[in-house]
Amino acid sequence: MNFSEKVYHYCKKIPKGKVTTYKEIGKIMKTKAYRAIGTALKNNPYAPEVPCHKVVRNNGDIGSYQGKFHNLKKSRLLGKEGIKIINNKIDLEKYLHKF
DNA sequence: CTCGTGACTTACG
DNA sequence: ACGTAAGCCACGA
Repeated sequence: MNFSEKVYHYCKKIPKGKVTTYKEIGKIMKTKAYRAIGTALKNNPYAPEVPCHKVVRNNGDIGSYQGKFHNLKKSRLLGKEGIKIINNKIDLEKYLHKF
Protein backbone atom coordinates (compact mmCIF):
# COMPACT_ATOMS: atom_id res chain seq x y z
CA MET A 1 0.00 0.00 0.00
CA ASN A 2 1.64 3.19 -1.08
CA PHE A 3 1.31 6.59 0.45
CA SER A 4 -1.50 7.85 -1.75
CA GLU A 5 -3.64 4.76 -1.21
CA LYS A 6 -3.37 5.22 2.52
CA VAL A 7 -4.61 8.76 2.17
CA TYR A 8 -7.61 7.61 0.14
CA HIS A 9 -8.24 4.81 2.59
CA TYR A 10 -8.46 7.16 5.54
CA CYS A 11 -10.55 9.68 3.63
CA LYS A 12 -13.11 6.98 3.07
CA LYS A 13 -13.21 6.41 6.82
CA ILE A 14 -14.57 9.87 7.43
CA PRO A 15 -18.21 9.47 8.49
CA LYS A 16 -20.95 11.49 6.90
CA GLY A 17 -21.45 14.89 8.41
CA LYS A 18 -17.88 15.00 9.67
CA VAL A 19 -14.59 16.33 8.36
CA THR A 20 -10.93 15.88 9.12
CA THR A 21 -7.73 17.82 8.70
CA TYR A 22 -4.52 17.11 6.87
CA LYS A 23 -2.77 17.09 10.18
CA GLU A 24 -5.03 14.38 11.60
CA ILE A 25 -4.41 12.24 8.56
CA GLY A 26 -0.72 12.79 8.95
CA LYS A 27 -0.96 11.80 12.58
CA ILE A 28 -2.76 8.52 11.95
CA MET A 29 -0.40 7.74 9.11
CA LYS A 30 2.60 8.51 11.26
CA THR A 31 3.91 11.02 8.78
CA LYS A 32 4.41 14.76 8.62
CA ALA A 33 3.97 14.89 4.88
CA TYR A 34 0.98 17.20 5.03
CA ARG A 35 1.91 18.57 1.65
CA ALA A 36 2.18 15.13 0.13
CA ILE A 37 -1.28 14.39 1.45
CA GLY A 38 -2.61 17.39 -0.41
CA THR A 39 -0.76 16.30 -3.52
CA ALA A 40 -2.26 12.83 -3.30
CA LEU A 41 -5.78 14.17 -2.89
CA LYS A 42 -5.27 16.47 -5.81
CA ASN A 43 -4.66 13.44 -7.98
CA ASN A 44 -7.65 11.72 -6.38
CA PRO A 45 -8.28 8.95 -8.92
CA TYR A 46 -11.13 7.73 -6.69
CA ALA A 47 -13.08 10.92 -7.28
CA PRO A 48 -16.61 10.10 -5.99
CA GLU A 49 -15.45 7.18 -3.90
CA VAL A 50 -13.14 9.30 -1.80
CA PRO A 51 -14.79 12.37 -0.27
CA CYS A 52 -11.76 14.60 -0.45
CA HIS A 53 -13.96 17.63 0.19
CA LYS A 54 -14.15 16.51 3.81
CA VAL A 55 -10.50 17.23 4.29
CA VAL A 56 -9.76 20.76 5.46
CA ARG A 57 -6.92 22.76 6.90
CA ASN A 58 -5.86 22.45 10.48
CA ASN A 59 -7.40 25.80 11.42
CA GLY A 60 -10.73 24.83 9.87
CA ASP A 61 -10.20 26.74 6.67
CA ILE A 62 -11.72 25.16 3.59
CA GLY A 63 -8.54 25.15 1.57
CA SER A 64 -8.91 24.29 -2.08
CA TYR A 65 -10.86 21.83 -4.13
CA GLN A 66 -10.11 20.20 -7.46
CA GLY A 67 -7.02 22.31 -7.76
CA LYS A 68 -8.88 25.62 -7.87
CA PHE A 69 -10.88 28.03 -5.76
CA HIS A 70 -14.03 26.01 -6.26
CA ASN A 71 -14.80 26.44 -2.61
CA LEU A 72 -18.32 27.40 -3.58
CA LYS A 73 -19.13 23.87 -4.67
CA LYS A 74 -17.23 22.46 -1.75
CA SER A 75 -19.13 24.57 0.72
CA ARG A 76 -22.41 23.48 -0.79
CA LEU A 77 -21.45 19.81 -0.67
CA LEU A 78 -20.43 20.11 2.96
CA GLY A 79 -23.57 22.02 3.79
CA LYS A 80 -25.59 19.21 2.26
CA GLU A 81 -24.02 16.86 4.78
CA GLY A 82 -25.08 19.08 7.65
CA ILE A 83 -21.80 20.87 8.08
CA LYS A 84 -22.12 24.58 8.71
CA ILE A 85 -19.47 26.86 7.37
CA ILE A 86 -18.84 30.17 9.06
CA ASN A 87 -16.68 32.81 7.40
CA ASN A 88 -15.25 30.20 5.04
CA LYS A 89 -14.25 28.06 7.99
CA ILE A 90 -15.52 24.81 9.44
CA ASP A 91 -16.44 24.48 13.10
CA LEU A 92 -13.89 21.88 14.07
CA GLU A 93 -15.29 21.69 17.59
CA LYS A 94 -18.41 20.07 16.15
CA TYR A 95 -17.40 18.44 12.89
CA LEU A 96 -13.78 17.34 13.24
CA HIS A 97 -13.52 13.56 13.09
CA LYS A 98 -10.56 12.31 15.12
CA PHE A 99 -9.08 8.92 14.32
C1' DC B 1 20.59 11.07 -8.45
C1' DT B 2 18.91 16.40 -8.23
C1' DC B 3 15.16 20.04 -8.87
C1' DG B 4 10.84 22.24 -8.84
C1' DT B 5 6.17 22.11 -7.36
C1' DG B 6 2.28 21.90 -4.09
C1' DA B 7 -5.35 20.90 -1.89
C1' DC B 8 0.16 22.02 4.35
C1' DT B 9 1.92 23.57 9.22
C1' DT B 10 4.33 26.16 12.38
C1' DA B 11 6.92 30.07 13.86
C1' DC B 12 8.33 34.75 13.67
C1' DG B 13 8.13 39.82 12.84
C1' DA C 1 -4.27 40.00 11.47
C1' DC C 2 -1.03 39.52 7.69
C1' DG C 3 3.09 38.20 5.03
C1' DT C 4 7.22 35.69 4.97
C1' DA C 5 10.37 31.83 5.89
C1' DA C 6 11.53 27.34 7.00
C1' DG C 7 10.43 22.49 7.43
C1' DC C 8 8.20 18.80 5.67
C1' DC C 9 7.41 14.77 2.04
C1' DA C 10 5.52 12.58 -2.34
C1' DC C 11 5.78 12.91 -7.28
C1' DG C 12 7.15 13.77 -11.96
C1' DA C 13 10.73 15.54 -15.20
